[in-house]
Amino acid sequence: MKLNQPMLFDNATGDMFLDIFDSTPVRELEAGEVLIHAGSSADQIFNIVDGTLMVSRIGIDGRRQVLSFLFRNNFVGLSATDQYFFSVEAVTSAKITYCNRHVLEARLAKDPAADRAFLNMVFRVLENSLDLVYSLGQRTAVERLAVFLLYLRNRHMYSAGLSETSPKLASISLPMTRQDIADFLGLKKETVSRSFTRLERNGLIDRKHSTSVEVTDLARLRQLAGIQDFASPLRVASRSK
Amino acid sequence: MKLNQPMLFDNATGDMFLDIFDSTPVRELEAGEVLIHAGSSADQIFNIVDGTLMVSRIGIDGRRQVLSFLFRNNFVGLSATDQYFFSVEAVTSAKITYCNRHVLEARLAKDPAADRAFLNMVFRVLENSLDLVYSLGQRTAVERLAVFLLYLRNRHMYSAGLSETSPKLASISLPMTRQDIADFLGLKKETVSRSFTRLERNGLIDRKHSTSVEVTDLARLRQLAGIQDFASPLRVASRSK
DNA sequence: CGGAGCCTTGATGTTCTTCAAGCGGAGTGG
DNA sequence: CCACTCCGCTTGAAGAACATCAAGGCTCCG
Repeated sequence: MKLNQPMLFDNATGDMFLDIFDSTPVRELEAGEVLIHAGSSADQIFNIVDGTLMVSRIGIDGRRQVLSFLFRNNFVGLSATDQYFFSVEAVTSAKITYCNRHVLEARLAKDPAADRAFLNMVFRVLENSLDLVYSLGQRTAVERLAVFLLYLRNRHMYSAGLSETSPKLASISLPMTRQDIADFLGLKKETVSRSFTRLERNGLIDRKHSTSVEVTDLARLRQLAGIQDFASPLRVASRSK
Repeated sequence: MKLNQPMLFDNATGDMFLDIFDSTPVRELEAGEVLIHAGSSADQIFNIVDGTLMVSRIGIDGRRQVLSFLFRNNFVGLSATDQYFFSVEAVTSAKITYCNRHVLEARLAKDPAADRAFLNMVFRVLENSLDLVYSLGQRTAVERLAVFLLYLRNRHMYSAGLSETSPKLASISLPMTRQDIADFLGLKKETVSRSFTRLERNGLIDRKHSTSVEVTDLARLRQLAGIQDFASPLRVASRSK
């Protein structure tokens, strides 16, 4: 394992340990179907072939925090214990492959490169989590939504293998409901709705349906988010500040 | 690596890879001194011998999010890239040991048990981060403070090797400023102050100095936080809910 | 065509922030 | 040893941001 190499933002190697899913069975999920219940035993792991999933955590009093949205080729089943401490459900209908956890363990144990790629991925998840912490702790509602849109844009860029300037990136698909977005951003669905409206009124985005937005002013969206690019450490203030 | 063993909450093995710091030089930090600047190259790693440190991230516009507080025997220098994307500074005067990153790499490469312990730690950091996400996204100011106090209590319990019922745990030390707490909890320092006052007025805590609190009603503090114990998965709603 | 569910918008309420003033403890100098 | 000062903490009043409550609109689908 080589820690002082750029791993986090370097997706060149990809999550190569995912080849364990190369010839595993496929399962279909309907929209809304729950794949993992919090508290259930963590004996299976998954990989998304198609569709969008959502990781969340429900508090004792029923409050829900969405921790992450997952897309094509994302690994599902990260856990350090023998129980999952979060839930995973399908946002859209989805296709996933699955296998037993020990298959992954065996793969990682005998292949240092896969092991490194796995640690790489855990770090990436941690980084996303810290991004979310910053958003929830420091940003306003509109800023959070701006960051969220750029985050989806970036995810789409990678999963579709597009380049930064591709015209296809002008449109951002929103497969999840306003409530899901609200629970991700620590807001209420009405506030999310109003924030969309504000972004549109100010000319940063354009809405035709509620399930997608066109980015009409990427520069200002980035400025509002305080982010240059998700795939770059530039989103953090540099030391020379 | 054995993933389906309870690793996250099982501290029995400890962070055994930390033995790389067994005979490394010690450096002293004054309160307020910055150990790691965001953006600096990640070539050194550290272990805290004594004192409290603070990990934070500063946005372009100067907003600061404290990501974590670190105590005795906590590893410092987690990074997946060759640059740190966060800052670390001393809250109190502190003693740390340090060594070159490749020492850790060598240790992990040749010792699977150390490698597993390291991954274990990364998972624990991730878990803490997700806890913070839930707090920032879903909890009110007083609730966040309640969780924070229990978090400090738990940290103190482990670092001092105390048992849950030890009378020494009645007192919680607060080495950081109200501003630091505020930046951790996504609040303003005045709100933190008012939340302390509310907890005291309601009989959950007792303040003598501003640098520590006595817990006078642990049960209600836990109830308010919605948490039984930090060292237990019980803080998550179970599936049978 | 009609219903259900989600989304948007408006009016009002609550929580947290902002601005401002005073308090209190630790360290300093008379 | 006591006043003085500094800095962080607390408290109050006013304001902003977000939440809540409520109504109406849109879209999908039967």
